[in-house]
Amino acid sequence: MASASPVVSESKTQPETKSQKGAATRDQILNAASRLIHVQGYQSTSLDDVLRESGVGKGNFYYYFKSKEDLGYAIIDRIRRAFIERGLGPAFADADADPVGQLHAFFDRVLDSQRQRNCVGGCAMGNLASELSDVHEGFRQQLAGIFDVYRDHLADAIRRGQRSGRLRWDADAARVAQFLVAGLEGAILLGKVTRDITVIERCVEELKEHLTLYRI
Amino acid sequence: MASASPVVSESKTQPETKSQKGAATRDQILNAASRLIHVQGYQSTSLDDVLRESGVGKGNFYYYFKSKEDLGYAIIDRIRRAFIERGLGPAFADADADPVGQLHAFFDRVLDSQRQRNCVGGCAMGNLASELSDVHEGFRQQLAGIFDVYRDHLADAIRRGQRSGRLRWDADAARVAQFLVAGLEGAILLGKVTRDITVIERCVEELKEHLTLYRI
DNA sequence: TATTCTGTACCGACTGGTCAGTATAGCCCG
DNA sequence: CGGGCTATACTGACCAGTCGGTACAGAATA
Repeated sequence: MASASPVVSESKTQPETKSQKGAATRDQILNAASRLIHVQGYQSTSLDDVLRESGVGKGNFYYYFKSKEDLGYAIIDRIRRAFIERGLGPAFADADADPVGQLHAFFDRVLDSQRQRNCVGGCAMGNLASELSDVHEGFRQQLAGIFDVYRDHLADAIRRGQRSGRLRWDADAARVAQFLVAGLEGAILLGKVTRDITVIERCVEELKEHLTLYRI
Repeated sequence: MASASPVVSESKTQPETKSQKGAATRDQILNAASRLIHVQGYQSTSLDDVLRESGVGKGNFYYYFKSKEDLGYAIIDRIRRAFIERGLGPAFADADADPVGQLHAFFDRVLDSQRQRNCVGGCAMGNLASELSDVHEGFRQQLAGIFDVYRDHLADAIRRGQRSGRLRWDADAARVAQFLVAGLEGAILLGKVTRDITVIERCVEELKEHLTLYRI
């Protein structure tokens, strides 16, 4: 929060735990913090909130994390891993599948995840990007890195579509991919503020429509 | 905050001031608060920050606003007015102009405003929507109202385009408009986190490309 | 014209509570 | 018995909001 924040990232993750018990406690903290931060934001989630929710003592917390900032980095790292391993990875794993079909399926999964939460919380990455980009340079860089990966996965799918003759060569894959990410983030944001899943549904339909621009 | 927050809005704006001097002081507070909240967010901007920045004493602040929450409503109201009167209004004022041209010009103005701030701050409405939608029902409703107006202005332009034979009748004006808003909000968010104006530029290009789907 | 009254505008010290972070201890288990 | 782990009391800074009081205008009084 408002700390000077070095340009160089310093997300050293503490003792990294030695025992299983320790790892479990660390995970409890991370779970509680992730849940709280997702709906309240990073700055408004106090350590005491996290401690209460996780049932961990304060001294114990500082055994695993050297500061709240350190916890912040750990959570961003966790979001990154989860998004890549459970979101982007599976969605675009099959290099032989139809990339447009993969994109559609990915959009639908994003939509579904928002439907399950009744639009509450929105996008964890988007929320943090909005809250922290201008007040913490280190966090900003980490988050920007995730969005780069996000766009690159989509761009790769589009390029595969081009190589397999399903998408036009004159489409700028990186540009289109960037736009798809923006459209999804914006859609989730609008869903969150209106609390209306149909808003996201319509945006996803329109996003699919957009892809027809480049379909052969 | 995190206050219970009534479902019914209650943005009664205090004594509404009696003298010009009083109005000026109120404006100073609003100006300082708007600036700070735009980059720090609502929750992280303390009253003391606002007081320091505006040079107004604490007792004086509470003469014009009954709480920080009341200030929040006043600022959202101000954003709404400014956006309609200086953003949407002028951009779509001429009912005889080409709606697609108006939309392009509007996108360019959004892009330009972000360029001027070097992508710092992002979209004031989007930021507040992201930060507050899940923690303050009253704020959420006010913000959702602004986004409704936003979409409606764009949808009206699209419908004019349909009536004047420039856009296809099978386009769902409200849906396309909603998507355009989402695309812009997402683009601004990505620009903010990457601090790269070209990200927004590319999204705007792609948004214009999207409109060709419905062009006749 | 001098005096008092009234309401707007303003001030900064203070309160109770919360914040991140620290100090210091003791437990449990190999 | 030593190191991994946990607990609690504490510190000082900061938070929103309150309070008693002041400065000063114009109108009323006399």
